[in-house]
Amino acid sequence: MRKLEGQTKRRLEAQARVIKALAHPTRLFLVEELCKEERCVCELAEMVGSDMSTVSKHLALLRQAGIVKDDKRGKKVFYRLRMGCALDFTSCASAILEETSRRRLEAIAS
Amino acid sequence: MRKLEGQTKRRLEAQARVIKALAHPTRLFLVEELCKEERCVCELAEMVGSDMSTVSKHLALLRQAGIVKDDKRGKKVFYRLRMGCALDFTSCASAILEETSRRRLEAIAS
DNA sequence: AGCTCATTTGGTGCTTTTGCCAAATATGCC
DNA sequence: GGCATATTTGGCAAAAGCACCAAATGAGCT
Repeated sequence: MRKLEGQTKRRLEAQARVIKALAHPTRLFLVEELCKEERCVCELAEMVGSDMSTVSKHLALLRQAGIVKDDKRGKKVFYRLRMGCALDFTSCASAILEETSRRRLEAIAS
Repeated sequence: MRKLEGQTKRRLEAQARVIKALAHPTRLFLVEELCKEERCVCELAEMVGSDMSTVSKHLALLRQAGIVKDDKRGKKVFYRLRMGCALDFTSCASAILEETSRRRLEAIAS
């Protein structure tokens, strides 16, 4: 019987850290936007509608998780997606949500 | 310029709830195990090595997110994965982790 | 009913996360 | 240098997450 310990535990902790980095609506929004094109922090802050320091911290978190990279040019810092597969998370989450709502409708109908 | 509000915001909040449900090493372990075969709570609690109440709460969280389903039979409650695609999360997380460690090695080498 | 096993629920303390503010840092321009 | 803009960092309070314990619920058995 497999147990949650040793190497398995360490691997899952590392994976959970990456997944946790995406487990926030603002950070999902940032990932979706940065997938299209690079953006500087002040642009992103305006889109998100939060304090720039807040958005900066979200971006730092995504960077530490290896999901985005930053590029300082002049006064500005531009962020972009490092790995496109980060969007797979959202598509899988969508699939689960759709399946859930489908089941809800069936439950009501029956 | 797209903003984080209205329908977009609600969609991302829903997605983040699903992703957050997977953002914990214990819950990733449960998903991996339940992908192979159904298990009852006491088996899973032994594998995880935590209090059964703790594991039960993790499972309830996964159920609320639509990731697992439960099936009461006799005294026991068996859980199983509802959607196999939940494993896509872990493979994507792995890809990001591998890419990150690859970059670290390159940085050391240069 | 009384007993036992399996599970869930409620409560508590502790840690982490989050968002804002203010202060610090960095860059370009005059 | 002095100033304005862009970003990060540190601090703080509110909120959420987590793990354990104890109590409650439920199902089968005698």
